[in-house]
Amino acid sequence: MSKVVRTRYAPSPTGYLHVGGLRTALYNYLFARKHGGQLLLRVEDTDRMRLVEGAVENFLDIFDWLGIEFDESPRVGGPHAPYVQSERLALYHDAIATLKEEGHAYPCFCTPERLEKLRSDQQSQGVPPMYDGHCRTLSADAAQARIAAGEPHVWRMAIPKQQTVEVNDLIRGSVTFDSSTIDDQVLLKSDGFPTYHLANVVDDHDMRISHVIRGEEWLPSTPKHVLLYSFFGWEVPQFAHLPLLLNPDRTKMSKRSGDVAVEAYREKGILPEALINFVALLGWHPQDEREMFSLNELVGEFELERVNKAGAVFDQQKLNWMNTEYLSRKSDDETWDGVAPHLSDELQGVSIARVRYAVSCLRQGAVSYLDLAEKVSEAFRPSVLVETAWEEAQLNLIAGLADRLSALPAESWNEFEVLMNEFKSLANSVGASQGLKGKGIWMTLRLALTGREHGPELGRLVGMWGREDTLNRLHAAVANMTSRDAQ
RNA sequence: GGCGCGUUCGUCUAGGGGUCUAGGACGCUGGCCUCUCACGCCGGUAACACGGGUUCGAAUCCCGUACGCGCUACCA
Repeated sequence: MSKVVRTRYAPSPTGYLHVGGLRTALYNYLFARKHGGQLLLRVEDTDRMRLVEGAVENFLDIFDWLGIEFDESPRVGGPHAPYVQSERLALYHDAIATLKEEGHAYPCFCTPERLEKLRSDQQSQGVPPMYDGHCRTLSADAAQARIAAGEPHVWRMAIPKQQTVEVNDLIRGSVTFDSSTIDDQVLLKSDGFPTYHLANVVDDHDMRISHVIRGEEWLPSTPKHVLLYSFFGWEVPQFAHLPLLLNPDRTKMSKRSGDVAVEAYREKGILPEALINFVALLGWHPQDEREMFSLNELVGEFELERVNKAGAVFDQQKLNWMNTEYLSRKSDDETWDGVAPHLSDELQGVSIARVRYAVSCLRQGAVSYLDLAEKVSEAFRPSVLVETAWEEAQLNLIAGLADRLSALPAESWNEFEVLMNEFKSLANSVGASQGLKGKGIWMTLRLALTGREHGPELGRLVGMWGREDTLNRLHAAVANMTSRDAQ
C-alpha cells in the first residue's frame, strides 16, 4: 500500500511570483496530480522584515490565471489550516520545548554584535564561519535564570558531532554530509518566530507532506532538516531538489538580466499555457520528442525520474516562439478577445468590422496579443511621404487605379475578400495597360499607399482601410507626385 | 576559505556500454514560395569539459583535474 502523495509549494510573501517559483509549484502540482494526491500552498511569512503587503493575494491570483489549483491554501482552507506560518506559532514553540527536553536545542544569548565579530574574525582567519557553540555549554540552570530574567535569546539546534547525515534525493541519489560542517542553526528567533528550518519541518510533518520538491538552493540545508526529523522521531519525507533556473550568464536567475516575475510575462502578452509549457520543459523532458503540452497532458507525462540535474538557462526567444505557436492555435474569436484590450486609441475612427478583419489578416506569425495589436495599428497608420522619381507609367497606374476604384459600387467596399480580388484584378489590368507587371505594379502601389517597402498584402490592406481611406491615400500620392513634378 | 551539486550543439534537451559518422526543438543560416516583410515548406550550421582507467568496445561505468553554480544570516 502506497501512501497518499501530498506536495506543497511554500513561498515567502516577499514580492511577486518568480518564474523559478512557478516551475517549482508546477512540478509539485504535476507530481501530486499524476499520483492522485494533493497539492497545498503554505505561506512562509516568518521573516517579518521582508513581508510585502498583498503578496499572498497576488500569488493566488497568478496561480488562478495559470490554471494551477491548490487543494489546500490560505484562500480555500483545508484540514491542516491555518496555512500561514505566522498563525502557527504555538506549534513551533511546542516543537522547541520537545527539542529542549531531549537536549537537541539550547538557548543562545549571544548578541548580534558578538556573532558579527565572530564571523568576521573567522573569515579573516580563513576558517569556515560557524557559530562557536558559546552558549551550548551553558548549564541548564544558568540558561533558565537568564531566560527568566527576560534576556533576549534565540534557540539553536544542537548538531551532533562526528556524524554522517545522509539525504536521499529522488533526483540526485544519496548525498552525504559530515555533521561537523553543519552549523548550530538558529531554530527560533529572538522575536519568537521560527526560522525556515524549524517551521518547514514542523509544518511538513503536520501537514502530512510526502514529497518535498523544491529548488536546489535548499540541498545544503537539507541535512539539518533530516536531523530535525530524527530528533522528533518523525518519518522523513522524500526529497527532490530541482535544478536552478539560470540567467544567460548561468548565474541563478535574477532580476538583473531580464524579467523574473510571472506578472511581467503576463503583461508582455505571454499566454499562461505557453508559459507553463515552456517552464515545464526547463529541467524536465518527456519520453518522446513532443514538446507542446497542455497542463493536463503534462500531468499525464510528468515523472520526477526525468528531471535533469543541471541548471537551465531561461531562453526568452524560445518562450516567444512557443507563445507564437499557442497564439496561432486560437480561433479568430478568441484572438479578437485577446487583442481587443490592447488596441491603440489610434484606431478610434475605424469600424469594428474593419479592425476585426485586420486582426484576422495580421495574426499569422504574431508573437503575442500586444505584438498583434501593434501590427494592426501599424497597418492603419498614414502613409509616409517617399522621395521617389516616379516614371510616367507609375503615375498613370496610380491615378488610373484611383479612378477605377472610385467607380466601384459602395457596397463592394464592405465585402473585404471580394474587394481584395477586385482590387488585384483592377491593379493588374491598369498596370498592364501601362506596360507594367508584377513587382512593377505592386511595389509602385505599396509605396504610393503606405510609403513603406514592407507590409501586409496590399489587397487586404485595402479591405482594412475601406473606400475613403484608400482613395485618400491614392489621391494624396497623385497630388504629391504632380506637385513635385511641377517644381 | 569550507561544504554540496553540476558539466552533450549558442540555448532547452534525447541518450542510461555496441543501433551515435550523437537525435529533436529554439536561434542562426541557405533555398523555395511570393507584390514586399512575415508565415509556410525544404536544407544547412553547431556539442559528448579535460586526463586517466575498466572493457573486445564508453557520450554512457570508475577515479582524478579543471571550470561553473549553489549554500555558508536571528532570509527564505
